[in-house]
Amino acid sequence: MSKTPSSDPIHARTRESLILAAGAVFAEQGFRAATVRDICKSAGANVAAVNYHFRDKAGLYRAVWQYSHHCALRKYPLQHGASEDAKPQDKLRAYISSFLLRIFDKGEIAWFGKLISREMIEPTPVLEALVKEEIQPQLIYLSGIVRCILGPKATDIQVQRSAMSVVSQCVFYHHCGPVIRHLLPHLTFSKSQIEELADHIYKFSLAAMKGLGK
Amino acid sequence: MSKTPSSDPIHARTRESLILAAGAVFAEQGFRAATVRDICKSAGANVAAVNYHFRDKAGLYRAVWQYSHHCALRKYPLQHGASEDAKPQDKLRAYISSFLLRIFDKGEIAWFGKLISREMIEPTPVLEALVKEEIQPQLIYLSGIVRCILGPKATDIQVQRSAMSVVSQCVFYHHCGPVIRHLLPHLTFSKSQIEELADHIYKFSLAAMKGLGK
Amino acid sequence: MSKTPSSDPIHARTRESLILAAGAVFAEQGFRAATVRDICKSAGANVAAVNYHFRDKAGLYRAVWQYSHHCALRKYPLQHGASEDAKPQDKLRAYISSFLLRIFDKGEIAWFGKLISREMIEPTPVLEALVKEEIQPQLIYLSGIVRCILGPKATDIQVQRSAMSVVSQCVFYHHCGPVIRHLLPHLTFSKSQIEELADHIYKFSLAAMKGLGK
Amino acid sequence: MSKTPSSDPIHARTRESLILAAGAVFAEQGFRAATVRDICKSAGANVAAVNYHFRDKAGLYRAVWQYSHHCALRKYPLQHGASEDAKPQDKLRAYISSFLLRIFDKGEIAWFGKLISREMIEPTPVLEALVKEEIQPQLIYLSGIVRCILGPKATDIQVQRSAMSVVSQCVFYHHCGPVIRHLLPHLTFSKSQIEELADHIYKFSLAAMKGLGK
DNA sequence: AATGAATGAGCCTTCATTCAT
DNA sequence: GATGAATGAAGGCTCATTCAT
Repeated sequence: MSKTPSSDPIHARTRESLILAAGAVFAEQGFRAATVRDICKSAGANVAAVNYHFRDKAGLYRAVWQYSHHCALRKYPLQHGASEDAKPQDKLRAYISSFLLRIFDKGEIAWFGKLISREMIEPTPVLEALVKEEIQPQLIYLSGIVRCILGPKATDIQVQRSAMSVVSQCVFYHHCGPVIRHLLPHLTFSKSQIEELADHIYKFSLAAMKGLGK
Repeated sequence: MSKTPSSDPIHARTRESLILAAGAVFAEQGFRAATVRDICKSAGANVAAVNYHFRDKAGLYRAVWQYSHHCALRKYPLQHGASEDAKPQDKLRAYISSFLLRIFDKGEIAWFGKLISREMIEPTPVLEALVKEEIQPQLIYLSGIVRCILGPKATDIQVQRSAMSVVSQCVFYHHCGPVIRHLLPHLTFSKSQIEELADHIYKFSLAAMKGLGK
Repeated sequence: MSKTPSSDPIHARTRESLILAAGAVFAEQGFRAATVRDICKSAGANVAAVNYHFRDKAGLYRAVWQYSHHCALRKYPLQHGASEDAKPQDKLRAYISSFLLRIFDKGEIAWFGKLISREMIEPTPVLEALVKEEIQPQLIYLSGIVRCILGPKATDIQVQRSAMSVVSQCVFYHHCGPVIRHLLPHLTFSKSQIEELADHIYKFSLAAMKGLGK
Repeated sequence: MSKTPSSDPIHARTRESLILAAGAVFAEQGFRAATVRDICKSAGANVAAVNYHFRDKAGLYRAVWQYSHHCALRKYPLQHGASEDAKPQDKLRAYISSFLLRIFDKGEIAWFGKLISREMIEPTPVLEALVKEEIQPQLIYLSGIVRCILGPKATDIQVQRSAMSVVSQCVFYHHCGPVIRHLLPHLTFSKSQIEELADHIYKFSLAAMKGLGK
């Protein structure tokens, strides 16, 4: 339909490689420190390509975010592999494990974790959408599990805070990476180490909630 | 006795106001994004004053760190107001409370929390010193408490991970501030709210450790 | 065939005018004292143009060197117009004459002489390349001539020192320009004066070498 | 006579150490590249000392020049150790030797050589005086010797040019230092090497002049 | 659709000099 | 007489963006 049918895929290719390159650079250096030139060079594209395809640097960042979010959702769906009718304990275990695996995933999905970390410090408009579409539902899902474990006598606020306690332990090792690397240099976050960590968080949180429920 | 001291403060005034202005700017914008010009303007000083007093933008940053660290330590000493021979539970309670209060302190000490948060994302050479001089000792102190609670049968790694679980809960609300503000807009981190939070973390962690100890 | 070449010069125009302007400024003020802003202004270019085309002030300097070197070589080739099988005396005469003409050339090639003079006082990394690619070969060429004149009994070191004696006389008037202008104000280094000078250096050196050879 | 008799020598001490420090720095880095701060630091004086004692940086330079000139004159008087009634050849030999020794002298007098070299490239008002008071008389003295050697038939201009040829050979190795160091790395300008050099220049020039005289 | 040259604002730093003490 | 703090002008360089092609 277009005059140069070969140009569309080419167009898409530049666009995509720009996103891929930018994902790596933004995750590594942050929005501000990343330079358009670096990204374009690493993508094999022209200096003006970013402005051409995404209007400006911020536009590229948004595109990276969407792409990254999309990838992460596809690889780690909400249910975390636990069946609907599994026991709450098992669901909790699966939730924690899945959370850690996702957050410490290597490759393109790792960007997502790093980008989120950065959003915590310097929020951009992108964060609000993330909270509504991703974090909020996750928290509701987790709260359901926590309520089952805490029992019917627990107040809503107890449920909420306990859920936060669980999440906080999961987030911690990723978010405080630089300090952790100094304090516990042996932690490499290999798959087995992540599993051990998940086990600790699970047992710690389960014991806590059982104790609170009494 | 009266003439000499009058000249000293005058000399120090530029230096000090530079630190104060820089603390605010660095905390708000980060090391990179902050500009020397902004800081100087806000301090009412000449552009070259930073170079004169601190050699570098980085030197000014270091000075802000030291100052901020000094303030925080003075207001919230390591023992957190618990007596040496208090019960481990009470020490834990004091530790958590003090941690939260410090991290959510308003004013100049708030910089400290923000600066640390930024160091997690864009570490500077300052971080290493912070870990050694501040975080490491704190962790050892906390680990002592945790060991008492977990009992003699607990392994070192269990102690370590449990201590991390405690710290992670304290850090979480501050570190994930932007998300928390979206999820729980009612949380304003007033003194009473912080106390309630501390109470939850204390009870949750204590129950967890008692459960693990069995 | 007509459209393409028109765009190339346009692209090269800024680059070239930058080199031309820089040549004049560097020759007059030296690398350090010359300012990028001055050069750009004189070239009618933007301040950032230097960075874009040459990466650096130093890069621009290198480019000026190359250009200047290129011009000088083209106008005054190594053989200095003497045929391969000319008599050594005639080769020596041609060498001296050509040396002086080049060093006292007006216009863009004059930069070359001035830049070299400056390199003697404040050497930059450029000097090393110059020695290897230009001065060394010239000296070898001259040494060949000198050896023929001194005869087979002369030692290598005698050849070397005599070659230096020849070169030193050529260099002197240019290198000590400011003093010469004070001492001998009548010397304007017109073409005929240069030729007279060349004649003296030739005769002086030839007589010296013939005397040494005995 | 002054209230604080002890202040005068102290005053002089600062002034003098400033000159000594500046001599080294100016010789090493040149007038422009040398910084007042560096000089003051190396002299153990206050930053404002230069402006206080010498009005400005240029004033300090003038003072260094005078001092340096004074030292050089005292150590190497015009006659160069040759007796009035020595043979012209011997006078020439002494002149060359003395010239080289002075120019390659280590220590404070080395400044003088370096400063002169720099004046050749970037003349300051100081040069004119030097030419009149120092160089001109030296040249006249040398010309007298040269005339004796060349004989009565030589024209004034021949004498002048031959004198220049002698001087140029002496000056060359010092002035083109950086190139020489690349080309003849074995030349360290030790006393014996300087003597050998002097010998060559003497023999080369003498042979030349004897040849010209015929 | 895509490019490479060009731009202008702005950043950190340096430096000789001045000023209050 | 002498100092240390402070200044303002300027310099090299970077960067996101625009523009002509």
